[in-house]
Amino acid sequence: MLQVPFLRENKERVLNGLRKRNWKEEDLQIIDRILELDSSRRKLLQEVEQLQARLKQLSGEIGALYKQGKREEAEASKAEVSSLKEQMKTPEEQLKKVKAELEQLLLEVPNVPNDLVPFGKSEDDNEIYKAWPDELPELGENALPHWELAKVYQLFDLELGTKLTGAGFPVYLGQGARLERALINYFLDRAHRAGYLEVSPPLLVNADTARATGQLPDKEGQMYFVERDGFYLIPTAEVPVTNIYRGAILEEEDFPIKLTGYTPCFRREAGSYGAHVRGLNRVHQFDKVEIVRIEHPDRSYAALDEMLEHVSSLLDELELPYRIVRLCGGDLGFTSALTYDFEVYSAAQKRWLEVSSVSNFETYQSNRLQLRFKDGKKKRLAHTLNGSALALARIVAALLENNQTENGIELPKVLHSYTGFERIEKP
RNA sequence: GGUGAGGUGGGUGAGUGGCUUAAACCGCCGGUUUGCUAAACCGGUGUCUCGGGAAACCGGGACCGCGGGUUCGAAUCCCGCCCUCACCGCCA
Repeated sequence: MLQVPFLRENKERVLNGLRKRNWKEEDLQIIDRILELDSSRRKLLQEVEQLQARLKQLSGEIGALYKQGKREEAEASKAEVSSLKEQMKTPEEQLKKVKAELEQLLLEVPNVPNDLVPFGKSEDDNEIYKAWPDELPELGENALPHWELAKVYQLFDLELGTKLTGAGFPVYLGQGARLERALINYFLDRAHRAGYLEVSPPLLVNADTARATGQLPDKEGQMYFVERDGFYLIPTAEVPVTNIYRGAILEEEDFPIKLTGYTPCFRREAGSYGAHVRGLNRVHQFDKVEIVRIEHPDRSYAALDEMLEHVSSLLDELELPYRIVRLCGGDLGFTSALTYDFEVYSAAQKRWLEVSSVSNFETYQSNRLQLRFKDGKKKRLAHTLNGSALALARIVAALLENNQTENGIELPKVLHSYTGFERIEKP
């Protein structure tokens, strides 16, 4: 959520940001409406508080008068109090209304994109930030997509998941399950070595938590909800992990804060269909190791670069062909100021699969989180960032497809000590 | 799920309607004293928000788990909710 004073002082910048996000000109009026509401909120607040101050003073006097036995004077003051209260009613109600509407509208304004964010409408307009250098890997004629490989090698079973739960809940089996576990451990170990503190958070969160990182109200339909207890299943570890610092007031020397966590992620993905969602390409439950950083505003973009380096090094070690794209205004997440996606090339499907998304939210999340640090005497909002390092299901898909041979599926060297086998063979 | 006890500032904790501008102690910051450290003593020490000011700061309001209510006046009384702890039940 943006701060009103920021909005007031940077109106043009905010408007241009919304234009970059392809907002229609008539929808930009929301900003003027917000500023209007805020100015009447301040006016009403002053009015109400002046009356309150007078009330407070009077009731103190009444107490004193009673003590002195001056009953009649006390009664007279009481009459004044009740007329003051009558006067307060209207502005109080207006204030309540204005505040509610203001709050509502503020939730509808997304983050201001960084200057680096390109203009564009959809993922087709994303800018290639780092391209795969050589020609893309080619597989032979009889190369199989990962969902076929899964059958041949008995690595995961989607029909079985449908029996247990429903579509999009894969059951990993045998070497597939071990590969899954190996990748999680490998990613966590690498994050640990890069200085991230490992946390293992709850998988269900309350509404306050979901709101603070911006999933509510924007992505309400995307999350599974446990009605009976009012809990949401997390769509990413970002939610519980970032919320660890909700309400915190940090010292400058606390930076950088680097956290990592493995969790399953649950996404309803309503409305998805077609060939692009076959196999592991898009599922309702997948495993992911997330990295989260809380940074000094001056250092957050350097931190973002470090995170890109970290994710790149993982993909290098996994020997997967990948590219990095900078999301355009139309594809940029609601809460993000700048996002880089990592896409791995799936040679059998001949398409790029998104496996990581690394973003700087600047103060957008920390405003809702009320996550601040002491800058001298003042308190300032910190910057929050996060990125997948990495999301499992699609990595598994790419590993299986790209490394298939006559004699089985060869695994990258870095995983051997984690899996306990170097090659997936027919059972 | 049942019963009981609780929820007060960074911490412990006092406070049953106005003398609370939330005591006291601890912690923290600054100072005095001091070879250093410590002790002792003195002063300061929350959050949010509105207004004024270049700023230091000054003034108003709110905040004692959350939301309502009673009252001229609520940390204190009443109602609802949430949470914590203890015991019982169930249980990996």
